[in-house]
Amino acid sequence: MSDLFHSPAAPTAGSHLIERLNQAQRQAVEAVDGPVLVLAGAGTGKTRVLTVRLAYIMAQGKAAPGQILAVTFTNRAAREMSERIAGLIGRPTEGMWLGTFHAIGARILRRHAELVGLRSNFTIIDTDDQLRLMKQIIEANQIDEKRWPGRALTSIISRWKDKGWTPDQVPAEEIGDFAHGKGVELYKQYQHRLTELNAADFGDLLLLNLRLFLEHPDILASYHQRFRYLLVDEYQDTNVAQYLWLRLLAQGSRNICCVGDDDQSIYGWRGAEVGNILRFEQDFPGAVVVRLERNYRSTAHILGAASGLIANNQGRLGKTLFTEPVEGEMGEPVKIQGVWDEAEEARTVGETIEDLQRNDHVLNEMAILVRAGYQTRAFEERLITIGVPYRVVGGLRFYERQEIRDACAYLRLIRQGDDDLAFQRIVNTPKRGLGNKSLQTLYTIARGRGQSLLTASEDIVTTDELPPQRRAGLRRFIEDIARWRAEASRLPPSELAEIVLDESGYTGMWMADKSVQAPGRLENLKELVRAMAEFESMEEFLDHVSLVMDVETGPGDDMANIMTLHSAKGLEFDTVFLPGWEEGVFPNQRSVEESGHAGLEEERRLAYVGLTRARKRAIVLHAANRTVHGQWQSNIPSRFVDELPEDHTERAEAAGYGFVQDEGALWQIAMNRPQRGDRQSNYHKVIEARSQRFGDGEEVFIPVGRGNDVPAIGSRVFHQKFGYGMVKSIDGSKLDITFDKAGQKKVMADFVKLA
DNA sequence: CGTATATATCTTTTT
DNA sequence: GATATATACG
Repeated sequence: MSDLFHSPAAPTAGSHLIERLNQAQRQAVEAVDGPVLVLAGAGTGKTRVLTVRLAYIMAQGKAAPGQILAVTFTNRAAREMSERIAGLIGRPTEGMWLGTFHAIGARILRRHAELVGLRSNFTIIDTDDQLRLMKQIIEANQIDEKRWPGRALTSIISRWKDKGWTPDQVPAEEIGDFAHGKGVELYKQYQHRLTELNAADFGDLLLLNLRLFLEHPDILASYHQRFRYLLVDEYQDTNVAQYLWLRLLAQGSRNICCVGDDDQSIYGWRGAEVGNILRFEQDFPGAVVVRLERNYRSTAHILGAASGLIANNQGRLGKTLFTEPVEGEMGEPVKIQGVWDEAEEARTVGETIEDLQRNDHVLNEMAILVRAGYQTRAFEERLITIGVPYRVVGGLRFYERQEIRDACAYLRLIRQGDDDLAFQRIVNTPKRGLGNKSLQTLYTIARGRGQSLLTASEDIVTTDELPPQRRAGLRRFIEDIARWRAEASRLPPSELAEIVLDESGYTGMWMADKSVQAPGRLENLKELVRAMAEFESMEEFLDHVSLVMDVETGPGDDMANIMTLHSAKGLEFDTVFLPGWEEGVFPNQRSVEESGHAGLEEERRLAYVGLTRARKRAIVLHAANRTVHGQWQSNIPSRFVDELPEDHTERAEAAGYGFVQDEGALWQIAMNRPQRGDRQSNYHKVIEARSQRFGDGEEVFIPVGRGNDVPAIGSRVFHQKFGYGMVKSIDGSKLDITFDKAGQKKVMADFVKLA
């Protein structure tokens, strides 16, 4: 094995690698030179092809690890690929450029930062900082932030960056009406500030790479020299900027292999262009196109259901996935189950999990895949109640937590005094008596002099521009920073962090905090210090924080998985639960509203991705009612439910839910299961109703109208602060209440309860 | 300045 | 229901 890379390229080298591949897979591996497009359906052994291909290239002596560039979309995919290649070649993948677009972009950018106006220790800012900066720019331009929210502009600019547009390149018709067409001007200012701050946002990592390559052909040429073989995973999810980046790099060797599946393109909202796949053959004439259609993952029923569903999409490249049925086994049909509300949905899933457990199925092989994050809660609560261990994959990630970001801001500021965003984040955390007013003053002075906040502060503490008390707080802060900076060079990152967290009073702040979350935050801070021990330099660590975001998951305890459909891509499980298949939830209402037909098709692809995660069992659920934003909402089953071919599905018997029928003042539940195709006529909108149990145990559902209860005029109510009172008049959701003790007050209906 | 209370807005999905 | 922002008060 050790002479793997140095042995002369015998024609048979690496043949052991491809022995167990099917014909199409083998073709994808053996087409080593020139452009290759692999259209890989779900479960067709894509990762296997990818990894074997790389191992094969090396085994043939075509390239050393350092001459291979392999790009993935997610860190998880990168990690997995790295591990599997290591397994194949029997050694770590050292030297190989393997990572996400952004991670590799950052790596390249650090080497040549000066050429695009940055220093090599530039900061990669997160969405928090991005927003903070944007708000300042909007304010500086005297634009009403209420009307033109910074968040909106941030995402507009991100989309522009996805397209590869610098401020000058945004086409006139795309400028939009943000702040009456000032969007581009604000974009320009935003970039200007980023340069001043020696910072780059996510989009810049690629955009600045493009600029670097275009303005400095010699540098591009050096990467042509370096990268002999390019490999791209999830090609259907690349945006234009990534596409341009790849095209530039591939100009050298033309040995580029892209793997993708148009049916699994689910990142259109983030600028992904399926068109990149369709365009491949034009961009790379003579490209070999290989289709992987033999599915090794799912049962015939699951595959049939998924194929039937995705067939409703127009504009596909068209693949027909097939399995070779094992002795005519179809497996279990996809189960479709209607439930009353999300609580019952969670209960149903919980029971099925327990059933499976009793039959020796492991939790690791079960996954609940939801459309949006807010859906996880009901399942978490239920699984806790019945004592089933679970993990939420994705969710709010470790490095996105407030305390972690604060801690990192300290470290950033120590490393780079120009980091105003970090400065602003923590200068008064914990409290140093520097409120809004002081910060405003400070900011104005600093900007006026063109200095960073920290530099300006050093001056300001010697003048009387701030009142003495504030000055003292600020002095303490900058002295702390200066001291830590002096220590930074001779301490390993984790020790420095420990000292900073302690001496700054940050840890103390959380220890004094009595809220329920405080202990967890302290725990996270400890975890942070522990995680830092793995890193040699602060540099390395902070890059990890901004680019990798998640923390290595611990050893594989047996736990059920809960995650969004998006984060499920690339994974597979024996059993997959697909709850929330209701119009409005899935397909997601906003998605359809904003992107129309294209949005709907992307939702359908998401459904397809969900189904094809399942090896043996898929259970689709839809609830008649659920709370969204704390308000009850009634939904009809998703059109996707109807699109599942009948001969691959089975309706589960469900108990205890049905329709609401008018019966005078009360609304009662009438038992009736929704029938296939009944969406419109039979399963019409269920009137919002709330379950209430009476003394004798009988449960009835009381309609509450759209939204929450609004107490009637004259009713007695209770308010947290004002106590008991009586409603005098109602104006929309505002109530005029005469309280027994506090007198007359205007209060939002949400703040009172019926007494 | 800091705190508490009132209101608004929010939920897509992620590097 | 949870969280960011605005306002009022101490």
